[in-house]
Amino acid sequence: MIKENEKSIDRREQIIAIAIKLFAMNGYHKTKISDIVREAGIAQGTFYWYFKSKESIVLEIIQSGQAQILAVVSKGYRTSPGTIADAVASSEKLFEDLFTFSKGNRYLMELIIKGIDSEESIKHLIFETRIKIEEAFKNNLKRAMELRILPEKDPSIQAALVMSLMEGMLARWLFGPVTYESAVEEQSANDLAKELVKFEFFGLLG
Amino acid sequence: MIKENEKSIDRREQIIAIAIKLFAMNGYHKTKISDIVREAGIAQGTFYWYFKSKESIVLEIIQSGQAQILAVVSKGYRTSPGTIADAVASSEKLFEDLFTFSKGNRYLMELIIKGIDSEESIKHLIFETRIKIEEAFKNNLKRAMELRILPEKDPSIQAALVMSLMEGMLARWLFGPVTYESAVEEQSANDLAKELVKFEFFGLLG
Amino acid sequence: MIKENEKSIDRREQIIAIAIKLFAMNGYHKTKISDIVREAGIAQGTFYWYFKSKESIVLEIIQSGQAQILAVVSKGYRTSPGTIADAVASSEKLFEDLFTFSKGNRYLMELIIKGIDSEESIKHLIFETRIKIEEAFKNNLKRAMELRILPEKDPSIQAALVMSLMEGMLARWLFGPVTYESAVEEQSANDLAKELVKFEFFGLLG
Amino acid sequence: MIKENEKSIDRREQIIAIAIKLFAMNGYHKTKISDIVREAGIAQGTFYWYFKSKESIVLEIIQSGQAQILAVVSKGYRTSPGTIADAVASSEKLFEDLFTFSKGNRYLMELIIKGIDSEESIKHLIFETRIKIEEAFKNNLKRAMELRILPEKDPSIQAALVMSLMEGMLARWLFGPVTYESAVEEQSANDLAKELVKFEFFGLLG
DNA sequence: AATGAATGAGCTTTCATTCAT
DNA sequence: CATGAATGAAAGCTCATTCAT
Repeated sequence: MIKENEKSIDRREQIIAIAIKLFAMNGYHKTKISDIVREAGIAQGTFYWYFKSKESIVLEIIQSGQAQILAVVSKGYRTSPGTIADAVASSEKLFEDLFTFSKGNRYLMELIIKGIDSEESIKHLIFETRIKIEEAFKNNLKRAMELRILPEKDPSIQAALVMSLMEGMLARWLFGPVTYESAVEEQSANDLAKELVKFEFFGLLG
Repeated sequence: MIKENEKSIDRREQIIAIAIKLFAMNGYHKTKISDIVREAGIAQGTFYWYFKSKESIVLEIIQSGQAQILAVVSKGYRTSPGTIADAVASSEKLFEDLFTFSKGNRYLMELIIKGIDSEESIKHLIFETRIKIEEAFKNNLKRAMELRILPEKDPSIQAALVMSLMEGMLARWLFGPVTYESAVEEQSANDLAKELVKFEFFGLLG
Repeated sequence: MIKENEKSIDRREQIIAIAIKLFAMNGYHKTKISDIVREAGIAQGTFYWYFKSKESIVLEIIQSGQAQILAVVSKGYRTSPGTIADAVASSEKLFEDLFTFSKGNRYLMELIIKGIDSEESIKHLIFETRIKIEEAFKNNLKRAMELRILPEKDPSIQAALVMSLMEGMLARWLFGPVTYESAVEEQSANDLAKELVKFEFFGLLG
Repeated sequence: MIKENEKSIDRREQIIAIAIKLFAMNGYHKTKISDIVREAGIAQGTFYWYFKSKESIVLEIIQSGQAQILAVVSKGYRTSPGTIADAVASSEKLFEDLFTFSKGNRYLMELIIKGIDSEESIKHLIFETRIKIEEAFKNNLKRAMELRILPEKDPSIQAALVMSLMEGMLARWLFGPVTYESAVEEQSANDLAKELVKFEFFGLLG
């Protein structure tokens, strides 16, 4: 009879899901505990049965988000040599996975990519998350250079450039408001990945 | 004898400068009017002689920032045909100007590039600013395509990609904390522009 | 088979013992029901099976403490004439008993002697307890005057003075923190009683 | 034109006076900021213009009370030899002063003598205050022993005994509720001092 | 008897804004 | 222009108590 426990976990997950959405939509300070509990249909005090504080629920959200994203990005690590076409295909796959994950976790990604004006501890964790993602990209790039798939360049800068592309396109694709007059939003995850990778490898001239 | 008036304008500018810095460093909600007036050495009430509200000073800051940035970016608009080398050089010049401006207006750029979690009106103005910058980029790209300097592609997406690169590199270069272990921060405006443009035109393989 | 019942009583006593300690150590408001149940290893709701409320458990604690203390103090009542030496010895015995009891019921005595900032009903009961102890002292003194062992004086004031001595010395002896730089804490119950009685009968000059 | 400043100080003093009374009457936790401001006729926020927190106003109250009381007690220090009658008279004077001060600062003394269930910092300051008063008594006693006015005994214990008498009698005299059936409350400061000193020097038999 | 999730009134504190001087 | 005291509407959080199981 783990039904009790399950219900308890459900309630917790429900609160988290609502919180992610509200924090992403309205920001940290504008999102009140009273907003969260109202939407969850519970009493104010109940929130504090499940979470120590407003700060701690965000910390938990980011923490678990970090793990999920890194799992996706780290899969891009190459183990065997290959051609440039392989590299392009592999990069395409990585971004498609990332964009697909992001589409299913829109608000979570918004918190991590756009950041959130909040407590120092939270901002720090978000920053750490971004650094780790960028490092995963860097490792992928370094590996491709070792395997002679890509020319030797400073992988830090290359990673920063690739990460910038990813963040920017993701933001426009997912978080751009409806009024945003651009072709980006209408693309599928795969279209977007292809476009990005073409630019990634061949630039404006490719 | 407009000295009185001048002093008054100075005081106003001083408050604005302090506000930009504090908002960029600490965020909108963490920056209190009391922080601003303390640093300005004036009384709490004095702030309200110069500005209608907390919201309005930020609005004014972003508004004027928007004009300055657009002035810089719009200078990149080509009027005559040229070679690819010309396009590269011209793009390099544009980014160098933008990065130089940003270095001199660090906190202002931080507000616009990283955004600020605040009132809807403010977020909207920042969004509008970014859209306008991106449109300036798009116009530049479109013009280059018309002049057959660049191959014909969807300029919206190309602009989004270029803008993403610019935003990302600027953020890393200027706002990246000291602990950020990357080669980006140590570059000059010109170095950074070169690096970005190489990637812009030739991608990872260039 | 009253084992069930016995266990129930044990549980009740256990909660009371823990509550006395926590209330004495941390005060009424700082002691939460959650603290008590955590230390008792029971659930929050269980507390309310044994006690009606937080107030009621304190009331019960003080009530039963009152009875125990009065039993000790009332034994000091003299029935037969005697010399001053007898009176001194008898007084010594009374204080020694009281101090010994207090040593075994440290936290309970702390609640009663130092009082506890709580509900009016509780404060009133504590006050009543102190009054009754003082009255027991007064009766002892009156009896000694009737028996011509002590000179005739206002027994109310004499009782107040004696009670003051007792309370003060007890507090220093038992509740004084380790940092309290005084010789009082190192004494035995008997030493302390002797010292107090010498002063009681002969004052600073005795 | 220091009227502005005066008014400001008045407001501060007014809040302090109200706070002392309410804290003494109802305790720390039962006294809400809303009670204080209601009685002062000011807004909730105004309290925080004058005081950093609830804790800090109590700290300030005790701190200043400590200084005032120590000033009174320290005047009891003898500088020249004398007879026992001198010592008695001098002690009488000291207690009369202390009782008179206490009568004029009833609530303040209640806070210090009866203590207050509050933050650790506050309880610590009250404890320190009591220690310092007792040490002042001890110094007075030691001096009297050096001057051969009093017989040599452990001054720590003597001071504890004298302090106990003082505290106890003060509490009964000032803080005893009207229902307290005792002769103590009806005395004047001088009567009470005399009674206490007679007991202090001669005990029950004097 | 026992559990522990749920409740909600109530508390301290913050801070943008106002206003008499 | 400038001051700084005053305002009051929130907000986050606590905790005694209840109740379905």
